[in-house]
Amino acid sequence: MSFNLLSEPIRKYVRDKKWEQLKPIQAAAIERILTTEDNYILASRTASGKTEAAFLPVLSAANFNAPGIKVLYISPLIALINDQFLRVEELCKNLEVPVTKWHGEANKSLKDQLLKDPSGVMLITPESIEAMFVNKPFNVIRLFSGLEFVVIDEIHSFLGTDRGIQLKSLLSRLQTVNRHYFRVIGLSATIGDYELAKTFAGPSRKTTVLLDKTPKEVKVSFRYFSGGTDELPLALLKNLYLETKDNKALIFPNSRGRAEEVAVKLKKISQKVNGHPNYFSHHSSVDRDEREYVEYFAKNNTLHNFCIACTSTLELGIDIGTVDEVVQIDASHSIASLVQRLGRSGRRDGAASTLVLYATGPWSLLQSMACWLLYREGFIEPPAESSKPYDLLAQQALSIVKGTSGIAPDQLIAQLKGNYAFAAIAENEILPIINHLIDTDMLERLGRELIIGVTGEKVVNNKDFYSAFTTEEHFKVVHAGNRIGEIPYTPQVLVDQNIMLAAKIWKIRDIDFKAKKIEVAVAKDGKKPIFLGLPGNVHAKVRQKMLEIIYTGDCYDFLDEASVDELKVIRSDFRAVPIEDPTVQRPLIDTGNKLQLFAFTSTKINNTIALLFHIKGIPSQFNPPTDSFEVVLGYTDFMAQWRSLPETISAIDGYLSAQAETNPEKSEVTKWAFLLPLPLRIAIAKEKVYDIEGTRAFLETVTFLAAQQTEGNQAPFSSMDQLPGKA
DNA sequence: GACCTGCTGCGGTTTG
Repeated sequence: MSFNLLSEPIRKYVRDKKWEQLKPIQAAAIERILTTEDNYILASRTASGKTEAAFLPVLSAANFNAPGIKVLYISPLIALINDQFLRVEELCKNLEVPVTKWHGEANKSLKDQLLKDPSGVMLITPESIEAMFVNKPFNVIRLFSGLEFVVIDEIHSFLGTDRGIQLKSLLSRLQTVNRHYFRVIGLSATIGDYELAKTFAGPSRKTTVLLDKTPKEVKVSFRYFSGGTDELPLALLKNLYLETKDNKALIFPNSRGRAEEVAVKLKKISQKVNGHPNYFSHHSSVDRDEREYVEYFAKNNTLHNFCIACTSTLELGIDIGTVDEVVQIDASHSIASLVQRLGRSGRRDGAASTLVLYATGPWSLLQSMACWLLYREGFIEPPAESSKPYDLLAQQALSIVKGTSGIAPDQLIAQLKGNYAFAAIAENEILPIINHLIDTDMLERLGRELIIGVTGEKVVNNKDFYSAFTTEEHFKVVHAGNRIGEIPYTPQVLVDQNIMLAAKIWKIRDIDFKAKKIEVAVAKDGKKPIFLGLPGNVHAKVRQKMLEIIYTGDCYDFLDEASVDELKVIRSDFRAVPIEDPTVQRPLIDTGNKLQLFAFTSTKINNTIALLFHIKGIPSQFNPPTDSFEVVLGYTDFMAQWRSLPETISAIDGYLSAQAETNPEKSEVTKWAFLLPLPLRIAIAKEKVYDIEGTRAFLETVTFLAAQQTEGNQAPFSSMDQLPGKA
């Protein structure tokens, strides 16, 4: 019995809670954590009791009588730390163990107090760990040298990201100041690649994944409303209103601007028919107080229905209570994201999740269906992690040097080499990076040691040094002294223009460029705000599934009549090309004066093919919504060029170098790439934007099957010419 | 045709 393995104060906590039984992930975690010395990844759905699964055994096992912090909880969000603080404090109530929040907004005097007599449990962000290594390395040793457990919450949010590599490096550095090796417990949602999650725990112990596969019933339905390019179709909004009016609903429309449009327009419909007034928008540009109010409303009222149009701000584990249904408008950019959103619905035990997917165009319908079918097959995109994160190694080199008052070069290199975040980078690759940092005055030789250079001081003494990501600059939006939120400065921002923000409409009264502030008044009609963003990366498997849906002829019971009709149109459009094997064949339409190639592959491979066309001087244009290339060449000419495309791959490095020489900022695709010598900057860009090996494999295996567009089939692809967003 | 995340130290001023 796992319960009997717990320490007495923790058993008392469980008894006081009057739980009927421990949840499966909790029983498994208690059993394994308390009877082995391994690291664990605990993977299960939102609200399945993961926090307790980690903390019940960890708090039982840690020796809080010894000095120093014993349990370090790391979270990607301050809001999650504040949430979890209350739960962890309650878990600790029978233990007389202090629990301390340590992040940029946490109480400074409580932090100072803890430094006098460090003990218990600490909740922290990766950036705050970085800041402590940089500014107060003696505090790192004082607080963490007796650490026994590290719990990483929402570990999936770090996978495949630069922030994740930084966290891994910080964990590796923490292990080296530790007297023993601490154990790592990672908490994760269901993800596509557990091997990558395991690397976060490091090589010092075996890491095991405990996966709760309890199935969840999902009621899913697709609805199709052919849409204009700018605003959502009115018929869709009316349908959406009726769908959500008697529920607690979350709507994910993929962008902040569209979230505003949905919130404002549904609220207007509701006002007209005397429905409930609880329509909100929730995304990073809505003021924090307003967002917290929305979260509080969702969590604390059981009587009233509500509807929140939101972005990924409501994907992570902040507890907003029970939601009856989740609505996705047009395809999500990944299956992983769809899974997270789905997890928000039907959170009460046993309750089914309800998911409604709207599509406003044929390609969006296909992509949404592809995501759903792949999810049901058990596929989630594996996150793509940098194989050789030279840029973060450079940033961490500065962090290490800053934390010392001088360090010998070979010692610095040994520390970086021993860091498991950079295991893939060879020792002889590190020296050129250090030399480049010296050449650019980021580092400086002082006798036999290295210190931060004059230019480097500006970098490490900036508060921006502690994070792995960049943020755009926004103008604050203020109404009569109240902060509404913030928007980027775009041509839309003009006096007397009306905009939507925080589910309300505002007229711009005054723009203060110096203070970056926009003063607004209440208005009745307006446009959704424009946000500047780059398109997301779609996985090759999703695109291939879209092609399979076209060519299999399968029927799906989750489609409404309009979706079925639209699918028929798409299928008939492609009938001219007799694809038999969608894994290796792709359609090509020859209109006589140009070719249209449907690649049905990942965003990165498309980027690479476009680059190869450009290098070879093939006149072509890529149409993102249809995932197709238009090539102005005759069929025979093109096929000759296509066959020689693999040979052009070797020219990519030279081309990108030449481009970077003339346009250096173009090669800085990540925050810290600017610290690197040019060839390494290009190596980073090649991984983030392109997929060289994937393209090589694509070119080797895929053949285009041509169809001639003649008098008789002029009509095909007519539906594709009126896509939303097509330039 | 995208989304999200975090933040030291120091000097100065204000307030109890």
